[in-house]
Amino acid sequence: MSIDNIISEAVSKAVNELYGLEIGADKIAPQTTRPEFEGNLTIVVFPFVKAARKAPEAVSNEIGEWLVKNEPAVARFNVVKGFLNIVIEPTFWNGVLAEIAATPDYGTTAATDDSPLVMVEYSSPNTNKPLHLGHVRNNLLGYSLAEILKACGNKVVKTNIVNDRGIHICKSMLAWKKWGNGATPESTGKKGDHLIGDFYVLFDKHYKEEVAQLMAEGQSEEEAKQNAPLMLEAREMLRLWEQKDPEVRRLWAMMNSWVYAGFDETYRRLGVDFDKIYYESDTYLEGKEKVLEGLEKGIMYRKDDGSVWADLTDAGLDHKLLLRSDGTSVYMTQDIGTARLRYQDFPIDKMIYVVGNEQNYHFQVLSILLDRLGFKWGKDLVHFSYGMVELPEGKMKSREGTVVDADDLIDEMVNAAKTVAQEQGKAKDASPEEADEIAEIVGLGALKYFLLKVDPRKNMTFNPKESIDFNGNTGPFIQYTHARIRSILRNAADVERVDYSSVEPNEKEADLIQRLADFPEVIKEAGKNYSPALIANYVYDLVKNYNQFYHDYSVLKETDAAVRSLRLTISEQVARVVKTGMGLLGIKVPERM
RNA sequence: GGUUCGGUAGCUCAGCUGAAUAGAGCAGCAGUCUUCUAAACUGCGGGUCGCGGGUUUGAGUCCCGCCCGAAUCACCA
Repeated sequence: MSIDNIISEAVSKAVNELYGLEIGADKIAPQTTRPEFEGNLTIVVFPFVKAARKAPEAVSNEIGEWLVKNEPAVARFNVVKGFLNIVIEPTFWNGVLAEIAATPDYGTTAATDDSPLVMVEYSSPNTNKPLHLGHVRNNLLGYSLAEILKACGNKVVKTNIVNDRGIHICKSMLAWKKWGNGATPESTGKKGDHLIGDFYVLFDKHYKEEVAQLMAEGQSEEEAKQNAPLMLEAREMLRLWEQKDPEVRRLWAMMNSWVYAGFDETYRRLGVDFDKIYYESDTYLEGKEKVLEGLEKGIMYRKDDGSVWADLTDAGLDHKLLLRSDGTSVYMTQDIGTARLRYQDFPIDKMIYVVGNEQNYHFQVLSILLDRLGFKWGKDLVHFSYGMVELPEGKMKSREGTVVDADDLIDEMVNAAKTVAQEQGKAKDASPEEADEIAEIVGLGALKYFLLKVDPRKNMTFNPKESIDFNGNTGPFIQYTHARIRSILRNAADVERVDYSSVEPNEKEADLIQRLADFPEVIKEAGKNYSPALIANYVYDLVKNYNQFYHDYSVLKETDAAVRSLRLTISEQVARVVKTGMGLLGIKVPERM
């Protein structure tokens, strides 16, 4: 039982005996005592004051005295107004620490056969351009969320729906056909996704010229956009694609395979992966059946022109189109179809979509529709909605080339990590290969932590001119602390470990043990709130406190063998929790740096 | 206009289900390396928690109204 629970139950018993109050231990949440007061845990006694018919100070004192007399874990207490600060018996912490050290996979809960199956959809790229910083945020959030949910004892399936068809793909294909001269990733030395992205931009450039030309000839902007020859050609290509024209399909398959090779490289570098990948070209015809089924059941209705709609006005929303008058599907229909396929493939209990907040409305509608169509997880589907990454000038626009490219950014971060390491003469004894590996870990750690430490809902600004920091509340700071601890532990390989159970931990040591003890609860909270940021902040806090401890006390130079063993164990467990916590964020921690 | 989400230090952000004098980092200034890795540690300055009401012993946190910003409300995806 955790120390929080011990105190909660004791206080619950105390107020019952003292004042006849029936308050469940679960209603009493001790908080960590503020550093300026003596104590480990604090009980706010105001809620009991009325029933006790006494002043807050008196109530605090009475409960405090009761605890000292009846609860062995409580050493002493002090009272500030209605705040009862409890000092835990110092040696009690040793038992807490020993228990942590003896727990395999501390903090995480393994899934069982009965665990719910959660599917997390993330990444979901278009195959007409390379990944940019916004995708990176998505990928990291999705991966981290999946890891956190696993750590909370869920079965998790990570999935990706690749948007591999549509007019935007045809644009790249057309541009390649017209101006590509047979360029391939091999012939140009470009990564496949970048090569395709360049043709997408090229299409847009020529298209804009055509539109301008037509407008100069007197057409309205609307007309010009519709009538531009390139657009007509792209549409024709899409039509041929849908008819499964062999030549178009061959080109499409070839160009997509280049893109996938490029994506795979970026995914690998980011350290994200998927259990099951769906392709929109396989799923885009799905869903129609389900909609027609809904039509029969009266969940949808048909207009005179043949289009099919859902009336969502009773849910405070609008009417939503599901099948065009020509019978073809829209985005929403596809998502219903994908949901159906997924449910055939996996007995999903919960579905989480990691998709940007610009699609909040879409998922509101999807949830209602899936529910009405009988998906048991439809109503409670989670749209893990995250904010945009913006530049100081505003939104990133891929067509205008104002995007922060994922691969470029990763390279920059890794190079910066290398430069810093060289300048500061770090890891001098490391081989060049090891130095590269460390730079990769640190550079990516900086990037990932930067993106994950903030509340996902918030839009964030990324200034390419100010590189991501390596000092302060950053990934490298945390990684550095881990490396330092590992260094101590390497040096301590021959140090004899002795029983430390009767040592009285000093304030800093007790504080660290208390923080370590919070870890499982933090993981649960992060899972409940879908918040990697909670883990990030916890780990930062832990590490910050460890560094203070490291500065004030020596582990290896401590002459008392028992105290030394205690400090070694604390250090070991801090390193372990840091590694686990950062692992939940998809961030590696190096042995040295 | 409807819906959803944001507004906390110069900048980037924490602040969980209400609780003590609102916390970090960056930037600025001043200190600490013959001592387990200084990507660290210590100190200083910096705030009308968007505004106004309300509930409460107690509100950055809950409720109402308003202001500002973002997204969205397509026979696009």
